Amino acid sequence: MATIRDVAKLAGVSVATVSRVLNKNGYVNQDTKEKVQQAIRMLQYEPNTMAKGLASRKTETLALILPNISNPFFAELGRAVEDVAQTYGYTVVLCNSDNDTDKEQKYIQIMKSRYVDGILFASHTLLTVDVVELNKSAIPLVVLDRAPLNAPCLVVRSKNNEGAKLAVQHLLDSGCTKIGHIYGPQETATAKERLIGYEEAVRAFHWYSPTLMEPGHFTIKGGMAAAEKLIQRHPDIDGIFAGNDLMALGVLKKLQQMGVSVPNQVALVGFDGIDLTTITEPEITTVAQPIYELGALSTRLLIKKIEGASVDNDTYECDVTLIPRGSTNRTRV
Amino acid sequence: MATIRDVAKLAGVSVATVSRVLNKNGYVNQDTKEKVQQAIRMLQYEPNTMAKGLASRKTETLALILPNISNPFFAELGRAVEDVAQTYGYTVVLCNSDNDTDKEQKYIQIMKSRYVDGILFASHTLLTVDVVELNKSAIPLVVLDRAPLNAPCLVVRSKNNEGAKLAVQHLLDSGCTKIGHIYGPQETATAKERLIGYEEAVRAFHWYSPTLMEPGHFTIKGGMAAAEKLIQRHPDIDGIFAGNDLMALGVLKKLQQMGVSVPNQVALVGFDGIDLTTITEPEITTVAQPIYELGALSTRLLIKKIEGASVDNDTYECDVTLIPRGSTNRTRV
DNA sequence: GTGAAAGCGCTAACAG
DNA sequence: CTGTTAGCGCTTTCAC
Repeated sequence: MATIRDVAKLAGVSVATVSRVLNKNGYVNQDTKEKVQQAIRMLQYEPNTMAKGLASRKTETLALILPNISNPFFAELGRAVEDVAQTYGYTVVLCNSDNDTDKEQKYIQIMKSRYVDGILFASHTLLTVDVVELNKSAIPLVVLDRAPLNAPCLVVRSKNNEGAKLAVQHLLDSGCTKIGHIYGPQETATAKERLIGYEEAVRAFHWYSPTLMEPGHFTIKGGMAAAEKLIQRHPDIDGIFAGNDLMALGVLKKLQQMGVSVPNQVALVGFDGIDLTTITEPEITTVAQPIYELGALSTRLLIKKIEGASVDNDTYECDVTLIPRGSTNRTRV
Repeated sequence: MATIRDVAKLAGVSVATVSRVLNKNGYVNQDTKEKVQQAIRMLQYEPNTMAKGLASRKTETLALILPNISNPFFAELGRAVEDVAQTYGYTVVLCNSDNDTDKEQKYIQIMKSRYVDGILFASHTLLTVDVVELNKSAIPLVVLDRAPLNAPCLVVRSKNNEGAKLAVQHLLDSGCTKIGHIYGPQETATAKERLIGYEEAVRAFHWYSPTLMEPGHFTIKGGMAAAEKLIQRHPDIDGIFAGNDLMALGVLKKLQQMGVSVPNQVALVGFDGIDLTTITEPEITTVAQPIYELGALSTRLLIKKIEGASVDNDTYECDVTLIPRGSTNRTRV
């Protein structure tokens, strides 16, 4: 592969000049510029990213740290991140943390030693210490889907509390008279906010009881188990709000296995808006986050930060929308 | 951040020695070694990957080119790749090609200029030209899920033809007397082989007809549309073999919408073994590929190749297994 | 406007 | 066994 020196020689200029036209900085005469570009084309010259990175301390690389790319929510997010990164000339490195603090720490370490230009953090267990540390090493960071921490950092998230209320309201509007909630791991801000939203929306009702809430671990299996418990404990439940779509999928399956008809006996709402909610029969009503947009926005903000635009460490809250579908479409009595 | 020189100074040795203990090559006295490691710890030294890459032309980075990480099959695969890569100290860069030749070419170009150590190709449209090109630039390559090309390269894939036959046989065993097939894009070797397997398995039957085959584009929507057409054309069909699970999901949904009972009126088998086949009611019988293993094996082979072990450009064929589930569990008459 | 030259941090001969 | 040193390919002052 040709080097910058080859180009310089062929164009009859110095490497500095070539570097200038490459990076479009500094003045360079129009004619020389064209000569250089000519040479670049002839040699099919491609700048060596390593060398460039070493000299400039920039790598045009983003790290995406998420729990598990197998989770469709994160897959969609990852897709968005890569799409946007790509258009800005960045490459993205994938890290599966399994929400394990140790793994996260290790990845952060590795990414630092690789001089990634920025980190997009969509894992749940990010430590405040790490944020502080990262801030100190001045490596741009965007945190996705986390509540504000004590440490200053840019956060992109959805209106979880509001979404939970939308879900409950929709169930009430569909004629439900006793609504249970299946919640995710309370270490995650997301799950917690949805739980709180639910509680705030229902606690005024006479039927409200803390036993209407059941943990489901944000997984399909967890949703199934929780649904079973909930129905056994409260056979008269006629509405379930699942804290995410994966659990909603599990709930639907379990109810069908138990011979409980959805939506007529029990109506169901999920949260997230992943595509899978449309593959079941009935399709599942869900509070949709703009998943792709979430990823795209975060990436754009991260790149802005990297490229020096002063971006405040704000929290960006994305709107959620309720998508009514079969799982709440009850034939009114 | 500390550099190798700082470490050398603190340990009272030369950078070469430090480099030696770092890379565990060349002889180095036990005592000096410990002194160096001591210094490394004290300084919290982390080697700079850029510098290392520039000097050694190795980046400990793998490129994973696949159609779309949002597809659960590829998400699972990606997860496996990253897991294995991680344990060997490699980092993986994600590329979504959308099966678009242009995008692939672009990615290959970018990955070359980034000096990735190897490329794992799981996209369908890889050109033979590219393989030749890549071979010429001596960058290790493993191709996943593609038929042998004319160009020599290492291929990892599943026994698609055999799997298709398993599927048909299972439908026959379940009492089906007329079996249709919904196939994927015929540019992809995978889809083609499954189609051929189906044909070979059924063409001897008196009921066989080419109109029993319908394209479904490997997507849920495609599966739905195909199922509808197939049932309209052959109302007496009592078994469907879908070329992948995504289409099977679509088929199931459409049949349920049409009021066709699965498995009793129509039995259904998919192909791939993605988790989603267990979230429906009934669960979908599928010919499972060892998806995770496929990814893991490819990655191991790629790394072997990178690290100089002579790996032949063989084709590795993974076994598939039929997982019988509700969608074929008919109450015999 | 353009060039010379000093690194960026590390590896890998080559001496010793 | 260990040190010296010349690069890897590019960026970036600092002169001219």
